[in-house]
Amino acid sequence: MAVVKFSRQREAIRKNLIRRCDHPTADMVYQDIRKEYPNISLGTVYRNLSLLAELGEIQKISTVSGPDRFDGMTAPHDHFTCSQCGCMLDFPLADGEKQLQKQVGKAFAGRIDGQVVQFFGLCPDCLKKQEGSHISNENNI
Amino acid sequence: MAVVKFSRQREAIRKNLIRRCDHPTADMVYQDIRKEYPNISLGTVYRNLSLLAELGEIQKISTVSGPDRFDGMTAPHDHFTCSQCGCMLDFPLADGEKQLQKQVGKAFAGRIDGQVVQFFGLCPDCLKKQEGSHISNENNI
DNA sequence: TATGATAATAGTAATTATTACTAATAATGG
DNA sequence: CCATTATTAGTAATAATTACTATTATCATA
Repeated sequence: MAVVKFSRQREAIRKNLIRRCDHPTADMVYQDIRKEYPNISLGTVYRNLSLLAELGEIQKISTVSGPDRFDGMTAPHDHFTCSQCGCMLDFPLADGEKQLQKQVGKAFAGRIDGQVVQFFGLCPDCLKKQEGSHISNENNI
Repeated sequence: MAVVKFSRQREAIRKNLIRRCDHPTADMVYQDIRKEYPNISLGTVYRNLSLLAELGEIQKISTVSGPDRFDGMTAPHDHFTCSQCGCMLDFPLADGEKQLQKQVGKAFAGRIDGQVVQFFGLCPDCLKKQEGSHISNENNI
């Protein structure tokens, strides 16, 4: 609606998000930006993350549990969340994923504008740790 | 972990969720159950919805905005959320959706336990209303 | 059918995540 | 430089959810 004026804070937030690939929460971005702008307000971070997401410059990701996360990569891709450590990883778009929306829409009287695909399980690190602990358990009994 | 003992409240919550198909929030379930159990606590509703979801008897659905929603149907299916009115609808599993997980997992060193596919757009009702308002606009200019 | 162990509850308080409000500041076009 | 308007910091408020605790309900066993 209203004109969007430049602000250093927003620019710092945008760059921070593009730089990192850990899909941070609003608070994580806040903690990081504070190093450069000690007086920045958490509200400012929230407001700009929302605005940037609306403008399509970043992506907002809602999770099954815990706060929303944000992603500086706007190219279509999926996300994987580790049930153990909670980390979030990028996944390339699966084959045939784009057709899902079109296919499902055929028998639907409404309009489909988009889709979200999320995976969950154990990340490589947590899987390794778990396998390790199993082995040592067998040895220790 | 601990033994799960029967409780009327939990049973009422479970039945309430199976009966309805509007994917209610915890508070919606609470308001409904209160008619039968006027003293039930919102905390009890939250606790039991979480427990039932852990037990696999219901499904917890996180949304891009707004509170979590719950679904009494446990058979695999997807969800559609209307960006206009916020209603949530069930979608049958799309063809080839089951393979997504397997396919994506091939190039992944971790373990994939599950996936969630969500669609969004305009529900049939809201689409109809919008189309209607466009037409009347053209006539009224 | 009593009893004892323990899970579940109601009621309330606390926490977490997010949004709203406001006076002061910064950006931008003329 | 000035006027207009968006943005900010700081703070308060709200919404969603979880934690705590004394009391009550469930249930296996005597």
